[in-house]
Amino acid sequence: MFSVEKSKEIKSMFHDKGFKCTPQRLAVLKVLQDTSAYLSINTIHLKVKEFLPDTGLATVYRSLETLVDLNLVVKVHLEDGCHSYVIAPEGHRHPIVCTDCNKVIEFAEFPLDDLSKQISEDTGVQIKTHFLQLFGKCKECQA
Amino acid sequence: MFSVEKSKEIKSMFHDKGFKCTPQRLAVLKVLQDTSAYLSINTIHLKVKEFLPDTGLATVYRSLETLVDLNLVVKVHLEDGCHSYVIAPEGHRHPIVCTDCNKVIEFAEFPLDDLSKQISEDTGVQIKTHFLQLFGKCKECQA
DNA sequence: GTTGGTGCAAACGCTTTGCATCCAT
DNA sequence: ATGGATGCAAAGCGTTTGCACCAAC
Repeated sequence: MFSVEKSKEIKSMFHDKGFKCTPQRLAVLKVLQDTSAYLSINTIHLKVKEFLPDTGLATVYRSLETLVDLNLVVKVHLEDGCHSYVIAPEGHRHPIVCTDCNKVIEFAEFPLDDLSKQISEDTGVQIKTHFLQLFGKCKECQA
Repeated sequence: MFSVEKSKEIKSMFHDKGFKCTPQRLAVLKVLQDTSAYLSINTIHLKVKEFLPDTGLATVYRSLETLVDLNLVVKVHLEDGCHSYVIAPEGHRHPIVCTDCNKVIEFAEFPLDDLSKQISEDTGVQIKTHFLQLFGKCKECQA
């Protein structure tokens, strides 16, 4: 499923936080690695069951929670209130979601830190975090 | 509940979009006008029932939908996936939510349009909209 | 009078939980 | 061997819907 050195790396990431390295968790991670799009829980569940047929839906929920905790996966909030998941990008970036094909096209490098700092100064509010997503139409869907 | 001229103004906003001006919808709007914080559906329901005791929860949901449609109210997505509502600010601004007291402290003027445009050029993705919320600690909660 | 809005309750979909079993450590 | 993880089913919760009645127009 994963290369030998990658396996070791992942394994120690789990162990460092006191999590066990289970086939189900690896399967969920693998499914997300293998696609650029974000996936709904149900899609992930279906894909995981292709090679681990007995996997329960609850386990998928619990695995995703663990993977988010490990910063390996990012939760995406869709406009309709539903959630999906994608492999975490490098650093802190913001997903661009295609409203036509429903893919996370890419992650934008959006320099919000400076602006946050300025807002903190202007308003006296300590800005701690932000949540930003961009919605648009990807190249393929513009045709 | 509302002043005479304000009533007329609101009334015509409803009628312009083909909505009826009902006491329930006005009550929901009034409840949101009277607080600076964002309110959960249940809180709104409770407050509305104080002067319209027979109001059903479903009506609150439907009224909020209508008010959002009229741009009188804004839906806020909280970090845990829950939703709340606040009176819409002037123009397109972004809510700053206090993670301690759960209030929408204010709305930030965040110039994302230029950045959006640049991202569109850089990536070839037509950015249509964005969703941004800031989370922090308000002055009162910093004490 | 007509049409859309309301109240109620039931249904719905997503997510979480309890518990016995299993397996990674 | 032991404690966390899993699978299953049931429960939970926020939200939506169907329908008869009501009220705004």
